[in-house]
Amino acid sequence: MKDGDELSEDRGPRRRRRPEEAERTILAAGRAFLEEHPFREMTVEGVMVRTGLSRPAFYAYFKDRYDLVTRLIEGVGGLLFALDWRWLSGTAEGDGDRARTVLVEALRAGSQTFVEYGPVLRAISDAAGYDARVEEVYRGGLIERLIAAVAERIARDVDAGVTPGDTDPGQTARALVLMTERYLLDAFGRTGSHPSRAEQAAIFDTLEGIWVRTLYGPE
Amino acid sequence: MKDGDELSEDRGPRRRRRPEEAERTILAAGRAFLEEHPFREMTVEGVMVRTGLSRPAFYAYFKDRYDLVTRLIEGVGGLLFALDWRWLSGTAEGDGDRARTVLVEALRAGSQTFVEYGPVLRAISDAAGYDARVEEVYRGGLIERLIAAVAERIARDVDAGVTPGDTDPGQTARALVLMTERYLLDAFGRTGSHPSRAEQAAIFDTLEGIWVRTLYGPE
DNA sequence: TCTTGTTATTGACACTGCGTCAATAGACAC
DNA sequence: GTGTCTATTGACGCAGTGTCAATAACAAGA
Repeated sequence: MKDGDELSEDRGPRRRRRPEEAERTILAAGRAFLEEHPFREMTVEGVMVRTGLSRPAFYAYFKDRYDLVTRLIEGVGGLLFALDWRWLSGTAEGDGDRARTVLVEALRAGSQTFVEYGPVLRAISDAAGYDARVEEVYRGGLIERLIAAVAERIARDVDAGVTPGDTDPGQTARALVLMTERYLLDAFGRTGSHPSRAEQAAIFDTLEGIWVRTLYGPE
Repeated sequence: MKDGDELSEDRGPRRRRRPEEAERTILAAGRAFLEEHPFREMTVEGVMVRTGLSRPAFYAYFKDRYDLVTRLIEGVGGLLFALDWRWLSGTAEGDGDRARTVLVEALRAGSQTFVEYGPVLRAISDAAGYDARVEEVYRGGLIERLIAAVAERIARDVDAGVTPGDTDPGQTARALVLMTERYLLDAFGRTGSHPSRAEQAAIFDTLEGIWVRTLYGPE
């Protein structure tokens, strides 16, 4: 670990902030930290040197580093599932082409969130392996709810006849959602590099290809 | 954490073993531990109480707990990629039906490994989030090599005309392999429960459906 | 300007788990 | 027996955590 790496601000005399400001400062420091380092390197000290506050101050605002990461997600949470709600809630009614188009838009919107918040999303995914509470919130909460919603939609598409009848909606939704999460995390969750525009396009196209061919067949 | 949980054997006087036996004992204890607890709860002490040896003895055989998990995988490693090598190395030559059949067999064989070694595989996957060395061995080694092999095969299928021409072999291989890993880990990596036979069948069918529809179209 | 109360902030502490090493004591060879 | 080799361990220092009583910044009132 470098030295001048941390902009420790050489904090002068004690400064007193409004709780709300302190909390925002810590959240920002946490986010900044995760843009540069993977979650496994995150320590309370490592975050707090960026704030000009002492380590114990952290515990006045957050229970522990998992709590910090969880709250970071809240700022992204809604967006994550800003994958176009139209596809999830809509009905195909025999119109496969329309379903296809809307699905593609939904996937693009969802993917965009990963492009912007990749490292933070990666961090919560990693943190889920560290802490049972984070796992519950992330996997048990966000992911499971998304799977359930997608499963509903697939079930309707099967009933409408636009998706093959031998499709198991629940399992297929699970596989597709987990694929999407893992694949986008792999592509955009690295702390260092970002994929080029061309690579991004290839990634989106691949994802869309798999969803569409699985649910609506070729063409 | 319970009390009588650990069968601590109340180890009597010091006992001296052959190094090889001690190592096997520790590996077995590690495996047993992971059948009952997730990786995040694994401590060196927690493993060693099951062996009748002291905690420091661990370090005579393993560098740290990540080293233990890595070596546990070696015992599974080959099997993991016992997904039928015929599909990976073969060529379709316009015979889509044959490719389909062999792929399905390959997936079943690979999935079977997850059924048997689920918790251990889950552990190394989690450990990859904890430790850069494990990440390198698992993601950078096993997974990337598998992706590369699958990509080769897909490229050949595209050339042979059995897979749609707009398929990006590298990205598609990545998405499919990551999906398979994540989905099977989700299904068989839990420490507590195992899916029923019927659920297993649904999981396999779903996986196969996605691979086949993506690469070879419907029917 | 000088109190005074509130409370954000922190130094210091105890704790867990890690990784190391010199010292201890089985087991085998002779 | 006796000696040698080395598997084993008690004890240590370290990193990072989470807590708490003591401190001091700021706001408000006289």
